[in-house]
Amino acid sequence: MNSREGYAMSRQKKSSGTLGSRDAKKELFDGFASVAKVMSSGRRAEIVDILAQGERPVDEISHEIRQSIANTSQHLQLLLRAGLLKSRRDGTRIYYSLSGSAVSRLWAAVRDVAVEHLAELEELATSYLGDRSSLTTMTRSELRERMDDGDLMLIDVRPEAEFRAGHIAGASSVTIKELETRLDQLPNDRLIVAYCRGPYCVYADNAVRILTRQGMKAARLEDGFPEWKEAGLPVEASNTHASGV
Amino acid sequence: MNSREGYAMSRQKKSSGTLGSRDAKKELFDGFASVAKVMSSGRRAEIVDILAQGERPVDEISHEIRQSIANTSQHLQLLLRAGLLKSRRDGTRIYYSLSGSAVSRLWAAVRDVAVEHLAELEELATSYLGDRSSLTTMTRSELRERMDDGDLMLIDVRPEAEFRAGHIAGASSVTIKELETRLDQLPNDRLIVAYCRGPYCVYADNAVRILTRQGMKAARLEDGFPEWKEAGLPVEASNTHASGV
DNA sequence: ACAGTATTCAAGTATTTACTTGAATAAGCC
DNA sequence: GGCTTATTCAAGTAAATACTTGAATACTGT
Repeated sequence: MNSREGYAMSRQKKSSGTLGSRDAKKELFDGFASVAKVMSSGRRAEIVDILAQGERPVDEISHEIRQSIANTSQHLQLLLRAGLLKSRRDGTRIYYSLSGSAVSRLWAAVRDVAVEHLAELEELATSYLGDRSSLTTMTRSELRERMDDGDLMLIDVRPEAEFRAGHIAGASSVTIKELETRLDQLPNDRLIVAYCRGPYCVYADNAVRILTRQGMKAARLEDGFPEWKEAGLPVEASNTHASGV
Repeated sequence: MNSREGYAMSRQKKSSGTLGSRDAKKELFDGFASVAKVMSSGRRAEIVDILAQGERPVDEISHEIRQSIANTSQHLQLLLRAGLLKSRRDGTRIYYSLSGSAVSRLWAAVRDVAVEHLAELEELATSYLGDRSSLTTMTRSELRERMDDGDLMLIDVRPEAEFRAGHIAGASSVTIKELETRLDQLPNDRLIVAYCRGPYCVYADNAVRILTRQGMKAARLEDGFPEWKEAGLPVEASNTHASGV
């Protein structure tokens, strides 16, 4: 199932030219470009963003990106054949995951360029996330320091499956869906920091808005779980803290 | 000339949906993916690789990638409109350059994923670069140490225009075209380290082969100039050392 | 203003791509 | 073996893309 047969090679003529030849150079760069090519679809970008949180089965991925199972499967096959994903079967279900941390770094690099150099990215982000200018944010280094002090509460607002797959060490799972029903379990006297899948995930923004509206002290971590992990900061898995502990 | 009008926005319907809506999320991720999309062509990947060495005019870029001026210009416009390049006019000539270091990092991330996860990348690389297994290589940290000791000679085998635009501090320019005519100017008793545009540039491999065939001690720097610079290591510009100095 | 050089734009062509729909395949359960 | 569930494959459709060719535009020099 985890087929890794030559993606680019199967799509191009096999005459690869001689040492240093123009044709050989074209094919090498076409090979490099094939990685960017599979990332050139917004749907596949969503898939990589989701799998950066941990492995998921096809039906859950399909539901997250609001596409048919068949269409989702075709996107997954493209990512798999290009080498960005790996898969395993568990009974009738196929679970997909990223091939390695280089894929997370690629996805972060794509977003960085878009954020820094794509004029309309800010407008697109505001349309999806709302006006973020009034929301307090926190960097991962600030969070690291404050957590050592033990004077704040860190909440993971992603779906529980993603929390179980891996989360920031010391975080409690309070999914965005249940946040409003668990407000009485959250502290009023300490800062609450919410984090999500990445810098552009609406759950953390909404969590901060809800908490702030309730008069609580809240901030959004600028990074998601993958960025925190990539920075080598402490993570854990398969654990749900009772809130307030 | 440096037009930055909305690339993705001009290509999509303007209704951006409400806060957190599915449509708004699709458009945000389509925006991210548009960055990967312009990198999905092997020709544009070559252009970014060349411009990572410094700005170049259209006709030189066209010659490097062996495409017509018109086709090259269309690719440059796509990169420009997506925000990855900037341009300036000097008389009748237009010079293009990368918008910022985030673009170099994106290009490096694309190559990293290809190298680690694309099964046929090694074969494509071997077709273009030849069998590299017998060539000595050196990491940038090893080079940094050895250069402090002053016991080796570092040569830049890229075209001189790229050398002038920027090069590793202390390097001498010995382009691959003139290497064989300048062998008598190179030391026999010290290691010669050659570097190029990046990890997959054939000039450095060929330089090491030529030098080794002549009985000289030679190695290829694993990185190119952009990776060295990105690592914050010392660089200089607009300077040609006489070899042996 | 005209000619030359450099570059971009527009339209055509062949190829590729994203999604849909229906068929085919794989695994588990009885 | 038959049925159910999950997933992938194949073909069609509409849209997008890479390159070519020729026209248009921008700048310089006289």
